[in-house]
Amino acid sequence: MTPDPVSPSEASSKTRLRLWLRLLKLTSGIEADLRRKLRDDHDTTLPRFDVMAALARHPQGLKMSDLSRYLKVSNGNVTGIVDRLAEDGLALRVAVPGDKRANLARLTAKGITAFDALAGHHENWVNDLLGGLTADESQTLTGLVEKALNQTEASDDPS
Amino acid sequence: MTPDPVSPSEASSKTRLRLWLRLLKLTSGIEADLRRKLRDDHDTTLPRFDVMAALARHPQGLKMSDLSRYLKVSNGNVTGIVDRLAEDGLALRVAVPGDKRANLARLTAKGITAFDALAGHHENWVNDLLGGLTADESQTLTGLVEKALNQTEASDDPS
DNA sequence: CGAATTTATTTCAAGCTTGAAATTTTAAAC
DNA sequence: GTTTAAAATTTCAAGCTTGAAATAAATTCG
Repeated sequence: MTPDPVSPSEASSKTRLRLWLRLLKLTSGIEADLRRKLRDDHDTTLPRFDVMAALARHPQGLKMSDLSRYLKVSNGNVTGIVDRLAEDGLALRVAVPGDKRANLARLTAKGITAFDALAGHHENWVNDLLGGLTADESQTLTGLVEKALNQTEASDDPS
Repeated sequence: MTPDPVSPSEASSKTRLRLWLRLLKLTSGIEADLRRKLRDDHDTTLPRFDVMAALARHPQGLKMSDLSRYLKVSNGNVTGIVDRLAEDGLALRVAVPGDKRANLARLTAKGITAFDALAGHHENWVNDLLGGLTADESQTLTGLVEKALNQTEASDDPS
């Protein structure tokens, strides 16, 4: 039944696979919930929220390429999202003095106001969705997730 | 629906938000890695893999609507993915005797062979990506994730 | 200087995803 | 039995996402 046993220690491999499936179920479920709330309650999307959050942290603006690197999405992707935020008056592009190629993306005043409201709701939603864990459990979980992250980052991003 | 929690700036709220961001970073990173490997090494995608995995578990076939419910994606979504798997000869639709509306989606022999190979690689990839954790840590982590899952399932699945 | 390379961004095609509308078939109600 | 409602799919428009190709500007260097 199982495919060729080219795998390492069978038992821990299954344990890790099971862990992966649970992690995926948890984060996918929470993400779906956040998307639904952003859509139904605030007529926006998670990618837009992510871009606004990045720009809110960088009031001086971010070059399109920096935004792309920061969010770990493609250049073409941020082009489209910033376009749509700009259509709604939430963001804009500012020319960079010394470099005619580059643009800074920045939130407008309207964008800042909109994001501040969203951010508060977002924190409450997450707090609710993870409310089944005590503070201790949250910290233990965070620690283990960070340990797992160190490993993947080491193998995955040797920059 | 639970009413709005009016205690946003608790410390535990920030702790949970931090946990959420770490969880998202971990799963997004692993998912991106899996997508890349599926694409570069096997010329396929994660949604296709997910559909094939579901069909592999149900050799008798799954109605399109059951597949949609099982994977928690929209009906229209599975229509497109099964269409493309069928174009490649990996899946097919079978008429349901008593009901002219319904179809069973099923893997072809070629689809079963292809999935068996993918599944082995998939398990090894996940094992590698989570390799920074000991078996004990994996189990602790799984347990905490399951506890968090119980909570979210309770609140967002009012079936 | 001028050619070649690198950097910043946009455009594009293809696939994924959703919710809503449209189709077709089945079941229920009167 | 005919109308009505429910169920199973597909179609569609809009947005997200990617990698690759195209543009354009800046930098390197022979």
